[in-house]
Amino acid sequence: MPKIGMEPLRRRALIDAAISAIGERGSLDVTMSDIAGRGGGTPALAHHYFGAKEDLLFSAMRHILAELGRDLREAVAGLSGAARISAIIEVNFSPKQFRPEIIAAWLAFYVEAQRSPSLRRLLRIYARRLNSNLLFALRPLMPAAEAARTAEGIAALVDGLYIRHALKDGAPDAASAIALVEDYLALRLGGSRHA
Amino acid sequence: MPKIGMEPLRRRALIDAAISAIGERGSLDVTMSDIAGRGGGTPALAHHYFGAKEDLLFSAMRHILAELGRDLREAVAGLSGAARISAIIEVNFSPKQFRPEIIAAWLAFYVEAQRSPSLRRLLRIYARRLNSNLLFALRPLMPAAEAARTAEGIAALVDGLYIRHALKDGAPDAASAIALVEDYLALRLGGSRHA
Amino acid sequence: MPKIGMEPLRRRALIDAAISAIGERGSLDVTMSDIAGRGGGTPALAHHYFGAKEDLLFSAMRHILAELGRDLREAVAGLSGAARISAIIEVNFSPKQFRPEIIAAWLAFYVEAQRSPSLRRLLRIYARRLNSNLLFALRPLMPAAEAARTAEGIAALVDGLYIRHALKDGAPDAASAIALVEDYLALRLGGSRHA
Amino acid sequence: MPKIGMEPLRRRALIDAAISAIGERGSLDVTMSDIAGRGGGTPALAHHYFGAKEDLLFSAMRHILAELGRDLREAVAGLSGAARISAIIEVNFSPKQFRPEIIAAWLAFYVEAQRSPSLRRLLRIYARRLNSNLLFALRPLMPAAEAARTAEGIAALVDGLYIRHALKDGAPDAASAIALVEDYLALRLGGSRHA
DNA sequence: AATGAATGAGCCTTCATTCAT
DNA sequence: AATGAATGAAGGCTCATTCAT
Repeated sequence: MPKIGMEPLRRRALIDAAISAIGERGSLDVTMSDIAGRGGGTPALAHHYFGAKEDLLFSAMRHILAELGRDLREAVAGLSGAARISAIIEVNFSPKQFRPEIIAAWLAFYVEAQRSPSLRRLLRIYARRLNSNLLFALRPLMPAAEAARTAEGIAALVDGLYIRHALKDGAPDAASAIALVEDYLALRLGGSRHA
Repeated sequence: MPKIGMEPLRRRALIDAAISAIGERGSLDVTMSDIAGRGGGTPALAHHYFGAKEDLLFSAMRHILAELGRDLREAVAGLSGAARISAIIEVNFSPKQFRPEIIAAWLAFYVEAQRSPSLRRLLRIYARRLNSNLLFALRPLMPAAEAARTAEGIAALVDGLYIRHALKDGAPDAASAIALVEDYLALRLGGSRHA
Repeated sequence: MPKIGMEPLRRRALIDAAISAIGERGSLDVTMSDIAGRGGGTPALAHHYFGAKEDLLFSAMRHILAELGRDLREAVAGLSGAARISAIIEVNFSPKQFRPEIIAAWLAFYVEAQRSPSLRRLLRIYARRLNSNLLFALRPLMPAAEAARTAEGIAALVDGLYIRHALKDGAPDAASAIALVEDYLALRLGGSRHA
Repeated sequence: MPKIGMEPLRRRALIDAAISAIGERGSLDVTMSDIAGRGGGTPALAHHYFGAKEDLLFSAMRHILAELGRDLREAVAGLSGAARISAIIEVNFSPKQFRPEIIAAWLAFYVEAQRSPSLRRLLRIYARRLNSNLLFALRPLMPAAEAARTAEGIAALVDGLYIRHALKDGAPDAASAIALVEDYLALRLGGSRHA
């Protein structure tokens, strides 16, 4: 019995289903049937709402990024300097983000982005925003050139720790991941003082 | 015109073709037809030599790792301490390894490894070997605990820089990648003195 | 033009098509394409309804057995003793069952049953039921041991006549087949009196 | 190192391999590769000696029939009347013939004969010869019409018992099979006396 | 005599997508 | 709004067969 206002609910359910399917399978080659099944619908319904598989996957990635963006905004609100950077780091490894499911989906989208211009654009926008965020907090603490390098280092470390945890069994170890990045930050801050 | 002793040549050609196809497509979902075509054969021939697609892809990954392993061994021969570590870093970003094709294949295999136990095993063996290598060189320079952490940081940075370059257009920038990791190493070495 | 409620119709059409194809070819190695074509569909449709070729073939055999079972039940209703046995014999050689198409399919399934546990189970269930039926009617007419032997003899004769008719051209000769088995029965009945 | 006079040995080895493969698989759809492997050769070699798969299979069936024919001739030599018939029956269920392997191959060839005219011809020739043999022995014992019917009954029983044993697990029970056919014969003989 | 090399043809199966209901 | 029905297209894989050596 079709109800009014079902559209956003359906879309959301399908997106969640897609992320769950991708996370579980560890790659984007999940079937529309599988996704639709998890979302309590049929493949035809998924097409009805998203047009094509590619669009659904794109929406799923956008959803993941949006969630992360929201978490980041909330976490850094009112903070500046080193505290702000620490907050950014912590969000990336928060229980909500640093889950096997999200890690796997993230990685899968990264791979797919090499082929899909729209996905690549999406990921780049996020990367740029993260970079801005880091730079904004780092600039008062060190010279511009070093700030840029530090931002790049932090981002690379975060990505590297994500990919490395994708291969490990069991729950990812957020604490040591955070410690590693914080250490890097501390060295940079300490090092710049002595430079 | 069938000739004798073709097996090693064919196998090599097919492996190269697979890497090339994967690198170009940015993912493992290439067809046997495509691979075989690039390798100058037919899909049936590829099956003849490798049994199944999975085996061919596995062999391709093993080949990439073997090449990297050989390069590493040659690079570190006779070196120790910081020089040894620098050599390891440089090899990872050498023109032969840090190519779009190899970067993309690497990433694709990383993703697939989440599903394929045999691939995961392969990648883990390599990761462990790299870790041993780094630890061996770091141990004389710092306390054991910090050496472990440093090795993990270097490895994460390398992986992170690989994945980040997968999203960039054009030729990857090896120089700045190396600089970033070397910086990290230098900080760790300097920092340990002051700790 | 897809209509609703097609499933039972399609399934039936495909099963009939399978039996027809198998009967014509004289073996189970018919293609899904052939079956689907006869059934007015595509191979994909056949998979949609049956999952896999094996399942379709299994369903076809089950259908043949179900039809035979129904015919048998109707034929023996209310009969007992020799009349019941005669009815059983006649059903096996009735125009509906003793057709080249069905004979060939039967034989093909018999062969396949050596490899397929599920098919073997199916055929065994039928064989056991036929045996029970025969025994039930024979027991009042002769000692238990001889009843068992007679049942086995009748079953073997029926199977033997089926297989022998598979090799003959033209329409199978039901009348003489029935006469042969009835003769055997008469001898057993008469013979037991003199034993 | 190719030797002179290898041809008959190779052919025989390949035929044995074919029978073994067919018997084990329970059907004719064995691969040339499998057969050749068992026979200690390559598929190309099998083609070299037999031309095509069909020819090899045909030769295998002919070999089985020839062996059976030889056994029969030896068994009936010097015998006549009921003893001759008993001998024929016993040969059919002798340890050499009534083996799972041979039973399965026999059945598989029976099925294939529906499609292959040459195989059908082969089997028919054998059937006719068996019939002649039985008739020759039966004629002195009963009227022509009944002799014909008895011969057909015996043949049907034998075939039926073969096919029924194909479905059973474990070693076939020759003793009870022989008893069943002998019983039938005895009934016919006894019955004709009282007719 | 014997085989490694190679392939064309074919089959089962999957899946995104469309369409009528 | 939602779905059962249906399919075209494509892919992995097998295998009998051929050919040069």
